[in-house]
Amino acid sequence: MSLSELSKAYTPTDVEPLWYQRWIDAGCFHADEKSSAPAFSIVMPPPNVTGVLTLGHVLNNTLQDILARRARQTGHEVLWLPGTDHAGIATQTVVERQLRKEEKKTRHDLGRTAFLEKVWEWKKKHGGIILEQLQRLGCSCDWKRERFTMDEAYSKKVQETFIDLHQKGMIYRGKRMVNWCPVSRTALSDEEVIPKKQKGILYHYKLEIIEQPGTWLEIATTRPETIMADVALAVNPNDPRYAPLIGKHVHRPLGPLAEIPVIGDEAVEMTFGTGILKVTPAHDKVDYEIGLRHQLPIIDVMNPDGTLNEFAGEEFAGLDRFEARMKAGERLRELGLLVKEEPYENNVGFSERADVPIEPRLSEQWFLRYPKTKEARAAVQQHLVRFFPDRWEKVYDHWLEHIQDWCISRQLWWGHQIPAWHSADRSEIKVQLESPGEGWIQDPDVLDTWFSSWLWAHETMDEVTRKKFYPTSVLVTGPDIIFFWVARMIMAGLEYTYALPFRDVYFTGIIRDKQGRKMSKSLGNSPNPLDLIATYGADGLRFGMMRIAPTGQDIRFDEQQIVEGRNFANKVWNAARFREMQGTCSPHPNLAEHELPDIAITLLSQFETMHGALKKAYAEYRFQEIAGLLYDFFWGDYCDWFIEAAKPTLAASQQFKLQVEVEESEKQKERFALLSTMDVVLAGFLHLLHPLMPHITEELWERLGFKEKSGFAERADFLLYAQPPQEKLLAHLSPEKIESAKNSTLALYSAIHAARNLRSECKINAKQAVDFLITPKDEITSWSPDQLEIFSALARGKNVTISHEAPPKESASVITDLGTITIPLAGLIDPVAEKNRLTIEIKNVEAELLKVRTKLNNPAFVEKVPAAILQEHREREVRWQERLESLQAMLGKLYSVLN
RNA sequence: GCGCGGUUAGCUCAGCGGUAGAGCACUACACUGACACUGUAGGGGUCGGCAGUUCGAACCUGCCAUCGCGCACCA
Repeated sequence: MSLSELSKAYTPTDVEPLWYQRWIDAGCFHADEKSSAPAFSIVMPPPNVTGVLTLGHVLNNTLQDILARRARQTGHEVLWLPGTDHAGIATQTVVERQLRKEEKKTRHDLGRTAFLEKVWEWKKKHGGIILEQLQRLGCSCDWKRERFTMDEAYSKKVQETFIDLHQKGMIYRGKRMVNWCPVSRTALSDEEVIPKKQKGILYHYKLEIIEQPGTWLEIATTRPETIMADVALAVNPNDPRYAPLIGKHVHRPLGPLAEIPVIGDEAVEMTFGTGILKVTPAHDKVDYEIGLRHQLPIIDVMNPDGTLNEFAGEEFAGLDRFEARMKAGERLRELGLLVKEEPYENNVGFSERADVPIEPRLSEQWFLRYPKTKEARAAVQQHLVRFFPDRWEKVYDHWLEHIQDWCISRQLWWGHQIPAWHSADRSEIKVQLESPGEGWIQDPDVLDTWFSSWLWAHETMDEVTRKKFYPTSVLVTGPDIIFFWVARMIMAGLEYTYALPFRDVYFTGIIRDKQGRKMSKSLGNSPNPLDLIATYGADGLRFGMMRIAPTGQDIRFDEQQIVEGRNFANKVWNAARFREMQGTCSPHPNLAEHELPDIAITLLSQFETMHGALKKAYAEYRFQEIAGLLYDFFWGDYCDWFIEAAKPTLAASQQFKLQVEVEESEKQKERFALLSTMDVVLAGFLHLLHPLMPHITEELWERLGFKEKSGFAERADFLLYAQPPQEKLLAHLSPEKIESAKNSTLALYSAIHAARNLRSECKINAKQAVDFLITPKDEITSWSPDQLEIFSALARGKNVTISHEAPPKESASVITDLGTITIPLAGLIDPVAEKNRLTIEIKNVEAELLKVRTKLNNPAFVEKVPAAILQEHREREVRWQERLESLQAMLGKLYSVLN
């Protein structure tokens, strides 16, 4: 026999990069827009150019790759379109930080043009990192169609969209309260504000009514640093405590001297705090609205960077807002106005990017009134876009129901500059691509990055590509961007393509660490996927991820799972190695030519079942199940049972072959039948596993000789494009034949299991072969030579004999569906231990019997239960009863030995 | 406050009306010619609690507890 050419252990690092290069070289991932095959397309959610690969990306892109590869295998022309997102704030921040560090300059020192050059330089250098990392994962993207949100054509489209929506009256400019990030110094959308529980202090202070000396009002605030911007105190007009004071005045205690009125407004909650609200229209949304209703003046005491300005008064000007808060508290105390300070926890909106509290701030911005909101809602309600899992529909619907206008302008430089032009005196604005002429100045602001990515599904494609591949088939993304991206893309698709941008949306889970914390850079709890790939292989990482990725559930990452992925790859490798040791594989075995042994029929049937379940799981995006089906079938059905059961025949026939070359013996025929079965199943299995573990499957496909021609010039040379396995492998056999082969094989396997258990219970050493006596259940059930041989091999039997006589007294037995199996050796068995074993077993059987009988004795049960269930319970009763009787008989015999 | 999701073996999770499951971890045995990234066998769970529906509930209904998320509230 020849030594295998396959190494003993699989080393993915030797294999994976090679295959990726071959796929690329042969153009396997390039989508042909002229193809007549049905289209399947995915646009990759563009990662930030600043990004490096995280486990979240691994999960997300593995899912997409699985879908893309599966679609190729099922005859689709596949486009998986990759790209990156310019990530306005994040990228600008990164480059500014570098500039500060390396050149000790700010962007303002450079000026806009020079700064943008720096960003582009940075992008060219680092922007591709994440995409290269995805290649290492094995992602089958069409790299020739890679897009970037700042590409020239794409940028133009973004600006044209702005102009169009402006013309339609959906985009307007206005002075409004917005979320201001003092660190990034830009406005943000509502979605970019993350509420966080914050421990602070609630300051209670009192003010005296000017018109009524001696009457004091107590006010509670968490933000005393805005007292200088207060323009009124508000009470609820229905509040009997304070209503009479409406129209009176108090002195503003901090900042420039002023008298401010007490006003009545229903927005004030009587039961909250002291029932008196200080009104700061410049620094609070609710206060702003109250201010509008009462025509109150607006005093803005804060600079864009969060420091206080001159309107706050000399004492406070220049202080940071948090310093000012402390100082304001102190001043109130010095003035004798501070009643108390109490610890207080409230929700504060934080900037998503800079992670600092945002400031509500009045500023002039561009806003979008969302288009097609009704249609977008209806599309999901009517399942024209299907969400997986569907519970996200509710979240989506709720957001659209309460949708607010979107602040789309950002005070940044990196991004799509707004195509609006101000006249020199700033009295006029023109919205258009090119400058209207001399003296017109372009609006300095850029658009929210999401205002560009909401066009991603259709504007990444040129017209021909779009014709073939748009709308896309499925979007795979995280639920955290359901508003940011998914909803907006649906609206943009409806507005600009009159189509829904995707048929299905699959929401992944969020990856957490073992303690359930979100993976984050600052916690340092995110393993580097490239390290994982180096250790376990991309295939191992991918498979491991899939096995722990429950649909729509957050994922607790555990490296052990990746270890298992690697182990599985090794298992597959070695099973292939075993096959290789048996001789050359045939690429197209004809199973109908062989007389298939029962174990082969069983395996083929199990493969069919698995294949069917797999198809169903794909249709429902149940990836964990897909991985589980493949794993269980291969490790259990194929390796643990089939290969082991085939070994005796394979070994015997091989010896035989050495002696007689001429005539084919029965054994020899059986050997070929088994090998053909293995070839069919291995080829089919590699095919089905390929989307999850693309590299190792291509490698084995080639090495085992399933690949028909040499070379890797074109698509057809790869497993990736190979014909899928047949659905019906056993069509030439009658269903009865299949059923009986399966029943007898599974009964045999279960008898082997019982026998092994018996050995173990009897404390027989694992390597010691023992004699077995088999008493078939009845005359009808007999054991075939094959069955005896397999039993003997797998249960480590020495002499295995069929006996219809009563077994010797000193023996241990177990009852199986194929009869009673006995280990007869007197010296081997400790009768006392055996007695105990039987006693426990009898107790268990009695308990089971009682359970079934209780049910069957219940008249209501017998009356109402479906016939099939009733039948099943009756059979169960008989089985347990038989077993009980046999066990009692064995025990009786043992007593005669012991006494 | 409203909504969503989770709570099943020590851990990570399946199962979602008819005899409680997998992998890992653990225990014992075995380096026999595919694989120690292995094999064989085993122990371990009143399926968060209470009540209800049902012949029958981990599974359906209601309430409660607890953890997480989203929205609202942010004096």
